[in-house]
Amino acid sequence: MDQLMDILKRNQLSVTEGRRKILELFLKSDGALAHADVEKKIDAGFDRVTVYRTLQTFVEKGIIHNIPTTDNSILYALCKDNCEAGHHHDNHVHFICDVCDKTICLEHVAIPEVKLPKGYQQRQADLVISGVCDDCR
Amino acid sequence: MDQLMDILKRNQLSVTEGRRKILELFLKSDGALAHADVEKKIDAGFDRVTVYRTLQTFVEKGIIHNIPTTDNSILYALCKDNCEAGHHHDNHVHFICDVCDKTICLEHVAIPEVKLPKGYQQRQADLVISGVCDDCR
DNA sequence: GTAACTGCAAAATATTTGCATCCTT
DNA sequence: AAGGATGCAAATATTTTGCAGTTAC
Repeated sequence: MDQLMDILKRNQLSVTEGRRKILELFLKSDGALAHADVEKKIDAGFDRVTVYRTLQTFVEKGIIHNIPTTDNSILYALCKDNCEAGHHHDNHVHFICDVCDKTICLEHVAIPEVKLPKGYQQRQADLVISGVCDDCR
Repeated sequence: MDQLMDILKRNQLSVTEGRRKILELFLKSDGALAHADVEKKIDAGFDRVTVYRTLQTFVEKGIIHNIPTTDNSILYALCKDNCEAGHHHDNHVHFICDVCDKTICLEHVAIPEVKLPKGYQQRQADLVISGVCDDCR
């Protein structure tokens, strides 16, 4: 489990139990997690506030990023490559299954370029597709 | 202002002051509105709860739809054509300006098709691009 | 007149902040 | 030892629900 330490160290974060547990959760999980999921899936009794603060820290450092959702929930997912603090180059499509409600990062499906009207400058693009996933057909 | 009545009638909604005012706001507004915007921009003293319920009703009827956002806010925008209750065929790109923070529907920019992995069935796609808009350059 | 909409009050939920204490380096 | 992270308490903010009164048709 050196990957864990590695990520934290690389981002100049001190290694604490909360951070380890939460980061581990993301590494193990296949999809994206909402704040509530994190709270639920961590058995240890962490304070709600700690979860808020940890997730926020991770986002700031670029370890995780959040995924736009149509409902009002905020989903977080691990950033894979090329992410530095504040600069996400997170170019893949996110898929939300209507049936099992999981959010899956389709790492190998890139977001196509779109041609914006004159004067518009693109910084980031998020493509969220919903439907039925492979498992739920 | 018959357009207003028209929309409400077409969806079998009784025409009340709250609904008229809120719908008017959307018709006049260029971009998308958050719940908080609606509350603020309506001068009349409507109950917060009424705003919640009205927006919810409009979404159910397909009059407005919500736009995914990276932060935790929920944005609502008018559905243009082809929207019936529960079935949005809302195929255009949404642009969020980092400077003025407005959300603009790029009606003429379609969301490109993407090829999903085997077994995935697409129902809806939302593409949200952020950057700097034409006004803020 | 009836069904549906609204306002008010209150409950339930979610998020943020301050501060004292504890842990990591 | 020093700075940062955590837990707890409490302040805010957000969303939902029930019910009685009012309005649209």
